Amino acid sequence: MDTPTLCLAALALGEASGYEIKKRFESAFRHFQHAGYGSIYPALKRLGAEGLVAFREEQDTPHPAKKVFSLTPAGDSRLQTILDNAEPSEKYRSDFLLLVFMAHLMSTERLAQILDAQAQRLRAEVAELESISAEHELTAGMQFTIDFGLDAKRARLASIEKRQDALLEAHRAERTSTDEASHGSP
Amino acid sequence: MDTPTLCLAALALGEASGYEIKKRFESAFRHFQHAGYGSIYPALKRLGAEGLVAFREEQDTPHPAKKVFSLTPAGDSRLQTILDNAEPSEKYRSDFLLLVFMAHLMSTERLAQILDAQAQRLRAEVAELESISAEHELTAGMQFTIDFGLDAKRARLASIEKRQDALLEAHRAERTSTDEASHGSP
DNA sequence: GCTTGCATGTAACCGGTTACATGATTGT
DNA sequence: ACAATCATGTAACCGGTTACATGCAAGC
Repeated sequence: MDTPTLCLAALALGEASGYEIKKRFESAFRHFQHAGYGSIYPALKRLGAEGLVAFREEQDTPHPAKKVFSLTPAGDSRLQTILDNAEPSEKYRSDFLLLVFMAHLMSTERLAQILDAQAQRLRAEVAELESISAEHELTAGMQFTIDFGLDAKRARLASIEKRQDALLEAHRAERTSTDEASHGSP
Repeated sequence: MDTPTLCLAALALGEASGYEIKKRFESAFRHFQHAGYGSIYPALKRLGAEGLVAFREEQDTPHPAKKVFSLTPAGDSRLQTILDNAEPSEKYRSDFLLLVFMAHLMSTERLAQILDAQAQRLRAEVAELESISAEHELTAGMQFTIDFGLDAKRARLASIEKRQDALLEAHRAERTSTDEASHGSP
């Protein structure tokens, strides 16, 4: 999904400023979507030009004029159309797996380091998601996204924990057998 | 990882043409990295200019002159440097979860359809990965990437299967309770 | 005869990231 | 004083995707 659509989705949860939209991404959406100011503000501008969002300026705040955006009826029905027709795709890219794929080109220590780093990252992400889960009152759909995310992350963590010893051992074996013929690592 | 790096990695498995590099992505890397011709050929050109790859032209093929690329020593050590210093990051984006997050704005039927589509996609991906796993002889690292991918995909599939009935029921309940006060879906 | 696969490449486009520019307020 | 948070926005840059352009060979 592009940033304009993400903004429509964020605003469907209630009116918000560009800044607050980003905050909203960072709490609720965090583990499956994100956007920076550099794409949010232009998106909001474009959505305004298309009449899909409107804003009111809040002056009682001491800060530079805060623009509080909300969906117009047109924006509402646009979001509805998107929700009704969008295909539920997923995109995954992993430098972690690329590195492991190339494990035969590294030392066993480096491989172990990569596995450890990845496991640690997953542990942190699990902890983070758990805290979100506890914080808010959520719809069934929202709760599902968190539970699903937790299931996925825990499974990947478990996969590493389960397989790492065998991998490291096999890796060491592969390395020593090829090192008999060729040179060691630089 | 950018496409040039991906090409270096692909060529570390043995010399190949641009076309074959893409094929290589599609078999071995498929579930965690990808690149199109529109980025592979320019990448190869740039790598050649930097002296990281070299090519020989194959004339015995009947097709337009096939360029078979291979890593130069410089390319080899560049890849080594990348492998030694790269951080094992992962990127995940899901329109599927965004849709489920917004489930309160759809009918229960639509939500069920989304869940079903996602489950089916995961089943197909699992089957595909399983066939790769059986096909080739792989290093321990390569086998890990497949096993890890399978663990992850199976876990996500199981998560959906486990939670979908409860989700659908809760969703229906939320909908009917709010529909008492507001209008139904269009 | 037609589609699929092999094979290379360019150019326009699009969208997101990064860096920059500004500035008040609140808490330490 | 100083850092962090609130708050908005632009412009350059970068890299990947899409569409296009070309052409032979093999199988159906």
